[in-house]
Amino acid sequence: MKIVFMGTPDYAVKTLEKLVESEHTVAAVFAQPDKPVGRKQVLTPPPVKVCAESHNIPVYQPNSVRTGEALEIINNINPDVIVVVAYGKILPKEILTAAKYGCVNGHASLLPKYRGASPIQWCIVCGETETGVTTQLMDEGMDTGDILETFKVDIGDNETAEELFERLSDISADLMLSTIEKLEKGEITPKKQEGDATYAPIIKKEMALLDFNKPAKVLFNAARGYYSWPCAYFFMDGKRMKVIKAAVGGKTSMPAGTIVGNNGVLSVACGDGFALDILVLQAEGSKVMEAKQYLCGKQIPLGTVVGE
RNA sequence: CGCGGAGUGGAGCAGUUGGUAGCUCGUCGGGCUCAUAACCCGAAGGUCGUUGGUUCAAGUCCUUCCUCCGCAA
Repeated sequence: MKIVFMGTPDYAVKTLEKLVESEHTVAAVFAQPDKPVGRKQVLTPPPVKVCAESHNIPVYQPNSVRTGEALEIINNINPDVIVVVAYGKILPKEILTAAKYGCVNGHASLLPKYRGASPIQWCIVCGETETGVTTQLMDEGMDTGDILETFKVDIGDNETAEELFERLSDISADLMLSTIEKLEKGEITPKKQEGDATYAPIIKKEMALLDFNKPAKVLFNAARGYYSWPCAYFFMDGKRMKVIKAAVGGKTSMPAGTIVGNNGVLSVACGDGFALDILVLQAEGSKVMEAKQYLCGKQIPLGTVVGE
């Protein structure tokens, strides 16, 4: 199979590498344009580009895929299939139909649940106990294409989005290889998506602001789901405090937002009468540290109210 | 030069208008206790990131450089 690959972040690199190592040919790679990154705002190439270049595969980074230029490039290559993993752009119909087998997308959820940009974070934030990856034959909608293959996985009780990313990117790579090979052999019949669709919109930093009026379990899931970006956080003394690792603690009768524990862990009362035990945190301008260390340097009296 | 915070005994921090360094935890020794991660007493441990300077005297002021981090992306 001659493949055109479209993807941008780390998550997609595993799939690209798998395809490159396979008997198939990755003829070209599309990735988002380089973006300024870090404190110095250094223009940095996306991981997929770096990977592609290391394999001497031509890389294209159009600002838009709707100008016809992208289509022309693809038509010149005349691929058998276009593989899309976390590319970050909506593809026009002309591209969706430009390859013999169409565009196959690897999506990190069990469609039709969690369609959209951030399925991994959302399924943890929402407290799901299982998720998976899906390969779909893309159509013009947002993750509404017919399903080719799925692979289900359990989510660990304490698993973070970062860890799940890592796991699913491997699984997704294997599934994608399997899917395109079965497609080629005609062993797959695309199936319409069944069940109620839910959406996983792109994560904004403000979403990760903790509201202690919510149940401790919800905040615990937020801490896992928003790690390692943007990280669940709240404000204390006007300073942003990131919650790196937390757990659901014991019962309390104090009002939500009250510090109810400062011995070894920082416990905050939540809306459902349970506390959120903050185990690892990062104060503004400071390093990540265990709550115990933080509490050595900064004594926080019980009864303090946080999260204004 | 995008904005800002920080580099002080093993860890996390404090240190006021410059005058030989404190706190919490940990470590070590001892004590109390049926016992303990609890409590009490005591001890060890710091060229205060680096360079140069001002001063009778600098962690504390000015200067060079290095490193770390938050925001922003």
